[in-house]
Amino acid sequence: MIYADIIIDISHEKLDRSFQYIVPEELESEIRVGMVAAVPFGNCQRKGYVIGLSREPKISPEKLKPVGKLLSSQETTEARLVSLAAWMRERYGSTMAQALKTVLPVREKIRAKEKRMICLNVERKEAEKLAQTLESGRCKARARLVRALLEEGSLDYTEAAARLRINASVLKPLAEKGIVRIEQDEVYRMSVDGDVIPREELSVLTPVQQRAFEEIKREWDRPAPRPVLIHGITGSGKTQVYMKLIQTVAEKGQQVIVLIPEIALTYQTVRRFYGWFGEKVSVLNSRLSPGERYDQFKRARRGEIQIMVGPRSALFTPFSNLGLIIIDEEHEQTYKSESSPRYHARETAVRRALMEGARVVLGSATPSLEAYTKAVSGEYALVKMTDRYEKRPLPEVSIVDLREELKAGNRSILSRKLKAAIEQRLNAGEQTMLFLNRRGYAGFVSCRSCGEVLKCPHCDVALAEHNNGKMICHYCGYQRPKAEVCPSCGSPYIGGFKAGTQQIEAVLHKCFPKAGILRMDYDTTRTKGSYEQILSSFAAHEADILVGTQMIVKGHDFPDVTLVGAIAADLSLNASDYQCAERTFQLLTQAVGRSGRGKKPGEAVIQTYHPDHYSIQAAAEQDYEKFYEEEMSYRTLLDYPPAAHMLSVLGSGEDEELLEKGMDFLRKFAERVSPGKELHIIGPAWASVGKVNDVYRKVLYLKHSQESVLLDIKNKFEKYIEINSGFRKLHIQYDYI
DNA sequence: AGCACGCCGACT
DNA sequence: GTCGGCGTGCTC
Repeated sequence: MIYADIIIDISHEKLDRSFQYIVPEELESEIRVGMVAAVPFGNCQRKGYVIGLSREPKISPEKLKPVGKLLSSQETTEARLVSLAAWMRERYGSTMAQALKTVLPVREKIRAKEKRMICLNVERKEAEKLAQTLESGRCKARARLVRALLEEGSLDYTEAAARLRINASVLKPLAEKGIVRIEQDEVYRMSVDGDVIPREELSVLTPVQQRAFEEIKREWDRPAPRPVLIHGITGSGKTQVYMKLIQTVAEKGQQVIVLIPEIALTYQTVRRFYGWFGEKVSVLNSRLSPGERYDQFKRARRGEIQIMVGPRSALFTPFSNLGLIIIDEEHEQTYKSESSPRYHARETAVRRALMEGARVVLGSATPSLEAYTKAVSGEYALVKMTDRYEKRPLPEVSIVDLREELKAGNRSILSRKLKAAIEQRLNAGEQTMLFLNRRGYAGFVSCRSCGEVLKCPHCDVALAEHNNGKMICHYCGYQRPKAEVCPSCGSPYIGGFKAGTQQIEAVLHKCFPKAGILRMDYDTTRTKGSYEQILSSFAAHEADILVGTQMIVKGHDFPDVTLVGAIAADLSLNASDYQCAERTFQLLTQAVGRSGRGKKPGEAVIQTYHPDHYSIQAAAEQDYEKFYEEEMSYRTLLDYPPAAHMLSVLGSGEDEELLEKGMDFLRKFAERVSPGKELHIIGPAWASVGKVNDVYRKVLYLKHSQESVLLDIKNKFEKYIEINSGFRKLHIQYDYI
């Protein structure tokens, strides 16, 4: 006898578990993981996803009901996406429902939520009378609902349920009596924008691009093509190669997914894609509502579009004949999901491609250590593009030691060298970009007498000081007025220290009063379109200097920019994780690469307190291999990924003591499960943000050279936690690196 | 999510 | 006692 584990819909968290069904004999040969089946549930028929098959019943077999009918075949797109979800569940340790929600176009969940409204179905006078009778009687819940409806006209179903503590047994009788009605809006969202963009021909590839293109084609002709990593230096024109590849695949009638970092999803990119591929392309961006995204996915499924461009989540576009997945700027952090399942788009893309017989092309000027290691080992094919477009030279980079500046009596944020260089650009009518890896005005505020740092009372993070005189927590949004005296010792000497983009802007205004200055950071790009507006204004040479956080570093060609300045390269170097050197190198290399992309040669100035650090040196020389060697030897020495595998276990809960106990338990459990198997355990320690919204967070890290050992431990953890009631009030999340 | 079940206060 | 509202817990 075969039993099937089935998830009923994915509509509600409460049904976030599987139910077992008997597979009737005639379906035994047909049923597969990923299929959709009709099953009896309670006293109605429901749709369910088959997520596992086994020969063992989990509960007494008399209670099990049989699977009704299979609604999909193995070949459907949906079934393949469900199998992908099953893989993600296993690989990233999430629940199956979470994985399914990530992978399947959200239909039931989001749409139902937005659609269902409760409205009054009777005259106001009548409702008023009714409310009074209900209030005087004992129908308190009904009275609450009618009162709220009188005040607000109509209510969102889920919101009302939560706020007024209303449930179906309150609503249903009222609906049957015709006092209220539930409206289902069949609103269809239009999302294709109006302006017509003229078609463009793909430009002819340069010899370097042509060679890369042919190398990739050669890999594709092999019996089992590997994922290809294009390592192309900044300005080598990787995009042209992607376009040619997309064209080749699209001509065969196959579909293409192009992932780009969210930050690069600007109007410019969108325009270019529409220009080249016209109606066949759809671009997702973060501003689209879930409903709009769903509509785009539906168009993709119906075959109305052939190329999907978008951020991480575009990876799950339900194409039926997927031929190619491209991941641009493969090293970007945004490809790693922050919520469960914490999947990495690169890995998941490789998996999806394997399942569907598609190809994968990754590209970056500064590949992630993970990807490059795989390329070196031969798991990926490596294609190099070592010349800039039209053989333009790389910018000339100088490193300025800020300690020396201070010694020379210069206390300004701008070094003498950088200031002189900006002056020179202004006189020559060329543009400058200055970047700072920090947002907001002045970072944290601390007391200069006792060292106390002002923190959020809920989140255990430093509050950021903003220009409007308020202090804000960037995690939970807590606000308080600016402190005049130190809350700990009462000293009036309290204030922010580090410079932010606003402060740099102020200094620039002072130094160069005639210069046009634009600022771009988290605060100036909140409103819709402001991001594009700033960039296009700068591109049109309406300003001489652009100041910003790392978001100015990405995806834009400004041919008039001949100077890039990194104000404080150390900001990212001083972060407290093992990847900070990699991030610093990537940021600096990308920033430096923005300079001199036009006809005029470029220059870059890096200001730092660590002029000898290899990540800064290598970035200045634009030498990836040098950085890779150094960084890998460091990771190997300390057993950090990708030299070793790491499983992080994040535990959270409102009860601090319970959390500490639980996490200690897990550590001991891990020691017991795999004794002496060269397993390194770090922690449990407080997470970098130890408390968010009054929920405590602790982490445990497990390191091992073999991934399978960690997977095994994770599975054992899951089982242990399921049985052990002490974990009921704790939330455990896993992450592989 | 939907539905049965059972508790609890009010009313013939 | 009984009736109906309303929260709770279960569904393979």
